[in-house]
Amino acid sequence: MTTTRRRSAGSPAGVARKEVIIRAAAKVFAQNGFSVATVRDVADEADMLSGSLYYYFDSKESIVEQVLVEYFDTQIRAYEQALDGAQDAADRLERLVAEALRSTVTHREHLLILQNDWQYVGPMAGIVERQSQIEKLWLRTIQEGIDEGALRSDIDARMMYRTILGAVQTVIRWFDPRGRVTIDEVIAVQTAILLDGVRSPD
Amino acid sequence: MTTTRRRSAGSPAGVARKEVIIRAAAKVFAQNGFSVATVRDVADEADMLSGSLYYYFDSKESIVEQVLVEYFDTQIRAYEQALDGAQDAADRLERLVAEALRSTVTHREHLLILQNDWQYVGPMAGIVERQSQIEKLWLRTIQEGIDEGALRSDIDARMMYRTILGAVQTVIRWFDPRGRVTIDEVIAVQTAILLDGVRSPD
DNA sequence: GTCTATAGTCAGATAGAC
DNA sequence: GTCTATCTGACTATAGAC
Repeated sequence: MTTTRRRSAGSPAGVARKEVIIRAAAKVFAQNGFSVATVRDVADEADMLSGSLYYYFDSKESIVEQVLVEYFDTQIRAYEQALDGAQDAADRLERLVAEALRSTVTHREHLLILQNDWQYVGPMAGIVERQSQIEKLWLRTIQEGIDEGALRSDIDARMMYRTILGAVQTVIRWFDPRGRVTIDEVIAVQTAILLDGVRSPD
Repeated sequence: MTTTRRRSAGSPAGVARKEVIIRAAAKVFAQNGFSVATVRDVADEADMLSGSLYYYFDSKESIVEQVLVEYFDTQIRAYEQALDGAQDAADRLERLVAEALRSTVTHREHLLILQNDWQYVGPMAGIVERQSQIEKLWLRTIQEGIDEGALRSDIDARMMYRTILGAVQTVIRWFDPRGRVTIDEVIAVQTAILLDGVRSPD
């Protein structure tokens, strides 16, 4: 019985091992920042030595890219699911806001990396592409809301998108998952302020 | 005639030189990020050699702290001036939002450092203190608005503050001072959305 | 696959000449 | 005050044993 066989019978052991590294990297990069965290820190967290990481990844950069690409692919599905079964455009926008806020808890580490190290990870090919996919999904929803008359027509859809997302994304900088305020309370507050702010005056 | 005398007759030459370094550091740290930028980069930008910086500063950390403390002291005065002569609490809040947005143009570099490298600069003594001073100023204004009945009373002042500031602060990530959209247009859009969102329903 | 060992580079900071 | 020169340590990445 080899070490390989013991780790996982059905699937190749390398795949599972790669996942362990990716999870370790998410934690370490989120905690210390991408440029300050070292590949040794990641290796420690994954219970291996730094040299061994290079069997799975070409570079430190390729590790963080994999970490974030995996997150984006999950998040895009979450957004699409949130839109399914919504009544009207205003309802769809509210669901996007709620989902974005929930992700600050469920994917805290990935969002911290994205925000803190945007300068380094933003230009990576796999990220540019997925980021724009998410932006399109929001813009489509907002534009439909404007066209339907549910959202105010005096403000550009992209400006609305940026204002809303700015408010939502920075929640991660102060929200404490173990604090007294729950994420559902934050969702209630922010949807109240932001949706009231962009709704069409009747 | 010594080099010292030539630089400035009345005031000590060292003071002016220190300002040159601080300006160079603001530019370099904003451009590359604090952890990636090197003291050699700062020295290059200030037209000196890296060793010479240590005549004026104890460490790389102390340079960035000075850079930001200087900014905060300017910004606190700007906020107080913005509040002067305002009619009511809603007007005062609108002026704070406008001033915060204007600062993303006038103090772009400092705000980029604060946001990108908050993990490293946030805990510094001189910054914690001034940051909380600014927060108090916002919270006081918002609470007065709630008490006067101008702002909605179903939402906590601190939650309002955080939602508004989140939207405002992230403008720096997409706003291009040389682009087609002016900062006054951004002010118009954001005050419209955010003030409408927090105003009391009549 | 994971290890040991190390090459190669560059960082922050200091000492002492001028 | 600013320079030259350098120390010490830490980093990413690689080579080759096992």
